[in-house]
Amino acid sequence: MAPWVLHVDLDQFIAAVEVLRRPELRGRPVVVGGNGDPTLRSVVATASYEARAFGVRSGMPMRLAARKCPDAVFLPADRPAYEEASARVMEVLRTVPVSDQNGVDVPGKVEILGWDEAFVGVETEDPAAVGLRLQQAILDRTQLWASVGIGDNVLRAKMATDFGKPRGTFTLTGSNWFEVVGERSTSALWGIGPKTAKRLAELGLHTVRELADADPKALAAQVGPTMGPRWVGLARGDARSEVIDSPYVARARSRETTFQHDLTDWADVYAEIDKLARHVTEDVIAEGRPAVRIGVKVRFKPFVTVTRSRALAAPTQDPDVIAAAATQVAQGVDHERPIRLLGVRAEFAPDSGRRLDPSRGRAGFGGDAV
DNA sequence: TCTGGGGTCCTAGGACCC
DNA sequence: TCTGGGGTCCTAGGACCC
Repeated sequence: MAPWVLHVDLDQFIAAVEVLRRPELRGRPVVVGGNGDPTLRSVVATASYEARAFGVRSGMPMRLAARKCPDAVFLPADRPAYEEASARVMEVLRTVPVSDQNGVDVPGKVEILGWDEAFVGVETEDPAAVGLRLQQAILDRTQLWASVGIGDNVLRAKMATDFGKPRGTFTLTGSNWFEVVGERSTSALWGIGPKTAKRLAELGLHTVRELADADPKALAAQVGPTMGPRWVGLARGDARSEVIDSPYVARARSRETTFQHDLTDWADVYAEIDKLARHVTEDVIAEGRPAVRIGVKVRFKPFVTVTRSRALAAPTQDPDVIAAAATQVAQGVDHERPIRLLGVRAEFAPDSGRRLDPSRGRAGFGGDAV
């Protein structure tokens, strides 16, 4: 039996969950984000395919989405509903037998990447059949459609999914890698965003194939010893092929708020910092590990962001200590400019993680790719 | 049309130490 | 007298992802 990685990714997940509980929305442009009021400061979490046809995209300001598609149905983000739907999907992935071990079908290893996606590691001679089986099982048990990317490692599986969307599957391996992605921009690679793609283009590396053919040592000299070889490896499609199903261990927990109206009075700022710090402390306590460092994030008026942080004298879960630390850290930033966002972050000691609740997600809710 | 919230990892400079 | 070289920790910022 050969090892395969399947990347399962739900189609327009958040919009699909909303349509499931409001069938009258089916076929209509649906935009989910913020508290559902497109006149407020917020961004789009997900747009249904019908809304995307109008140019609405994840991450776009809701105000702009409302201009592009005034007839869309705007809904507030409902995290608990998405977490619940996500948990049901992950349960399907963890229980459906797919992997042939000595003639016996067992479930695959599951590595959760976010609400709407996971890797499934399987041993099989027919990964395409397994992909279809998982897709069907998810549909039967949750009424949600998924697309499945099939690869010989996590990178290829993840990138394959985009070619399968919506409601399809696609296989990407060492044999068709360059044929499929070789002429695409380096920004098509998982882990290379617009900034890095621009930087690479300035070095004459525009396509995946050009980056793959680059000398890792030469690139290391230009962009650093870690990133140079890593990017070349990405372009060659190199990645781990094991699926890691060990429980997720958070490095940090944070809370932040964007205000509808900028804060100028520092009495308000300190009150908000205190509130956020106590909220973060609840998350720290839920994590079962003490915080060792407290950070504060401040976004000033024209979207200029600064962060300040401080190691604690001793690890703690005490809300008063964490709130006091956050307040002290906040004292160190400019008190003159209007503030549109405040955040408080608690960091855990590295390697302090032990058995944790595996249901705790890795990502927040956010834009889905396609 | 101004741009959410929750994460991760890497880089780089200065402090500090030997 | 005005000088070294390496290692590690702390902190701030950048880039990316969902």
